[in-house]
Amino acid sequence: MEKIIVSGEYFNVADTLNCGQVFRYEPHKKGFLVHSGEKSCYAYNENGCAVVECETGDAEYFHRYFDLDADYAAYVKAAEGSGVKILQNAAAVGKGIRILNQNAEETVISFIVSQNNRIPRIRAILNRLSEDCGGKHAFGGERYPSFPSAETLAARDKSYFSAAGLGYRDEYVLSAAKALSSGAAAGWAKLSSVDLKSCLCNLKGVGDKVAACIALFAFHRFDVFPADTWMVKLYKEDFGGTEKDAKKIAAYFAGLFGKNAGIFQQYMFHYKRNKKE
DNA sequence: TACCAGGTCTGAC
DNA sequence: GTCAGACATGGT
Repeated sequence: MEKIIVSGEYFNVADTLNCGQVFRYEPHKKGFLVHSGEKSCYAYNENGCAVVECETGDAEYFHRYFDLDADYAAYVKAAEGSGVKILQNAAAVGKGIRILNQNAEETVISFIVSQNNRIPRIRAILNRLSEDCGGKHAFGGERYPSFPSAETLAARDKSYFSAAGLGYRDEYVLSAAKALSSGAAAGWAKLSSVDLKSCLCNLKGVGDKVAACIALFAFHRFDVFPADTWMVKLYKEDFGGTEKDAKKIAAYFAGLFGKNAGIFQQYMFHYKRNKKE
């Protein structure tokens, strides 16, 4: 086993996992077991530090996964200096949130499942797919389900996904799995954010919001702003906005926050969603 | 029961 | 280009 220990001031494991960017994790001892593709780690906060325990050889993967080279103090400082009250409050509360570098295929499938769905149900569906089709990998002497490859998912038929509880998204997931398994994602990492989102939107079932989530959570594009129901609500209630089209609301915030739009969105998503009315 | 969820697609205008 | 309605499912 390897152990990564960093300051916990700008790395709160629970907030990072609970802000809706990742679905396959579970409470464990002092923190959480986190599953990504065919790897797992155990992450927790203790004595002012954040600790990530992983299999020997996986430290580099999880170092990148949790974005441990980035300076999140600078993002919080930028939020504080934005002059936008709700963002300042959100960053103060959620300063320990980090944007993960997630597996691209898993993120594409996960956020197709996420559309018009609730987070607990998304988690249940993704866990079901992993247990059914994903094989197993070892961590800490135990075996855990891996996320299935696109090839594996593409070999199933639509009725399998219906039975797994995906509802009308069955054909979207199957179609995306087929596209990914035939190499659709090759070269995506080198594209501009605009072109990347455009390619993602070519997948059936991927629109502007899901494309923004994939660009942010799997390709680390901080210049995109996913405008989901919470951000539309925030736009109306806290910004007095009158625009109704979520795509235009996303463009508004992307223009307002520029290169920090994605991380600011996560601060506000976490804040708005957890705020007591 | 009716409404809603980290939305998208389709067809009508 | 804009808009309404449909779309599976399960929790409240």
